[in-house]
Amino acid sequence: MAGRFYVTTAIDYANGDPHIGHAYEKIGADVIARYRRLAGDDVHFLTGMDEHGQKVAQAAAERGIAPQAFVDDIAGRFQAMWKALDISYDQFIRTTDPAHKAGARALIKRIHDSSPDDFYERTYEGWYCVGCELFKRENEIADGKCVLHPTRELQWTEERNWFFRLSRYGDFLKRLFAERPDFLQPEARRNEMLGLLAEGAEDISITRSRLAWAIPFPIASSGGETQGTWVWFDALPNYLTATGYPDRSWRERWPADLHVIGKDITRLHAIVWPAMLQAAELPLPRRVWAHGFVNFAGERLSKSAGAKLDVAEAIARYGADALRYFLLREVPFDADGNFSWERFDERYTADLANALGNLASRSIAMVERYRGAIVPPGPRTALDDADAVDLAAYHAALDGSRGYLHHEALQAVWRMVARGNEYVDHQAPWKQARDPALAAALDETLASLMRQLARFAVLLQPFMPGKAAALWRQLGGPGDVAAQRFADLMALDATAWHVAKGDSLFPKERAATS
RNA sequence: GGCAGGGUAGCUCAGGUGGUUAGAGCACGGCACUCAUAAUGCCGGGGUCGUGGGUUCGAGUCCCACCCCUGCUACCA
Repeated sequence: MAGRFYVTTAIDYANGDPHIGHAYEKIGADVIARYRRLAGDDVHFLTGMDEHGQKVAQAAAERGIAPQAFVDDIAGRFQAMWKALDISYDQFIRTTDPAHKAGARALIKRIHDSSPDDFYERTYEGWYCVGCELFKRENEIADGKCVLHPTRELQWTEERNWFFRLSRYGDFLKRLFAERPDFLQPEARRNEMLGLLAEGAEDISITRSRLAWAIPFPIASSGGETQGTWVWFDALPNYLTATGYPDRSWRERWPADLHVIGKDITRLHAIVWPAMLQAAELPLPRRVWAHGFVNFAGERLSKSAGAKLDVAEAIARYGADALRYFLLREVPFDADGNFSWERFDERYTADLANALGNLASRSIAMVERYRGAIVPPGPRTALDDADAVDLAAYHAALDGSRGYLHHEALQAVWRMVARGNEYVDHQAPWKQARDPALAAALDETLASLMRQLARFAVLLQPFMPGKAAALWRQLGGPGDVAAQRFADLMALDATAWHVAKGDSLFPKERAATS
């Protein structure tokens, strides 16, 4: 079980501020990273920024600043957001890092050396919009004009670019998908890619002649021009260059165990990226997980559509942990889901404050009141036995065997929480406390409850690291909850812990700030 | 257009190979309890299972048609 675990997120495109969709992915990946750490793995968690390309250059120009200054600012905003959300990344890569630029160029050269036939020059022609600085497709043209710039004339333009012979890798990719069914999950995304491959892979152009804000393509054109590298051919290698590539240390980390991405970029990660690595004769990542999207008010939160949902506002409502919980509970990690403030309030009140928060509150209060704040000893009970079943479901949802189903893991934990509340009512420790003859029974009840709460702290640590630590502290657990290991979970014993009921874990009053 | 997935209580969803009164959570109503953040527990109301046909002793579950939604359909990222 224990071993190295290298997990990555998509690197975010630096043409705007972080929104809830970016946050959702980082939180989901963070849960996986934290889960693996609790499983005992040596985790390396990579995230970062994709900073080249036309749109970045344009956005910078609109603000009248240099592209580098622009992306520096954006990268700072993203990092601040990840800090606010408690994202435990180990490394933050930026495609404008000199090391990345060198690494990406080295990879391209390696592809050229290993598979010289995979790069070739070809002339591309089409209608070019100077306003967009892009070739336009038919559906982007109305009345002979670009729909975005109807005052400008489209120009019939020819451009000679480098192409990557993706077509050569169709059979390789089909074999990859056949031999490694779990290479790409969930199933729906895999089926889409299989359908795509069945239609046949076409070569892709990987350089742009007008692209100045880019990594210079390391192979000069026949005309002597050095073109800019297509952003994806620059961005995808970040997972590899982050390991130090081409320095030989890269072998210590590569291949990645898991790429967590959004479903919209599945093709790039499940087809283009493996083909690039194969062309370079490098190992492929072990798995790609394509999560769904968070919809808001019935609308998709795309990067272009102006999202009205402010992440900072969502964090301020109940704190970062509550937002982390809500997103992962409400939006299945293998499909789309919705965000609504009403639902957020309902979930916070019902799940966090009433069910979990109150269970901790009432249980700890009784240990204080009846046993002087010292957890009494007690044998394993039916509560422990029943929880073991849900614990198995929790792991089955997160260990990768079925993919990464965060929502199912949380459902399993909340089945335990409900059981805890039922147990309290059934045992009625306040009655046991009134009868001295039931002292042993009361000990058993309280000990059982404290063990369960201790387990919750560990199981929820990946999802709500701050609240898990707070709960652990109230229970008087030793050391840091993040230092606990799943393997020891059912043997966890809270006897003699000194509890201290502090502030409510999940107060009903909305925090003014986080 | 093609391919794929889906339309089940107010909301979010479960419902292998067809079989007694269609389930869960949240929301809503009643009761109980008092340890607790007026929290919790128990009970309950609520659905012609997208539409119309068909197969069958019997279909949410199989077949056909239709309507609607979502994704993919390759070089913005």
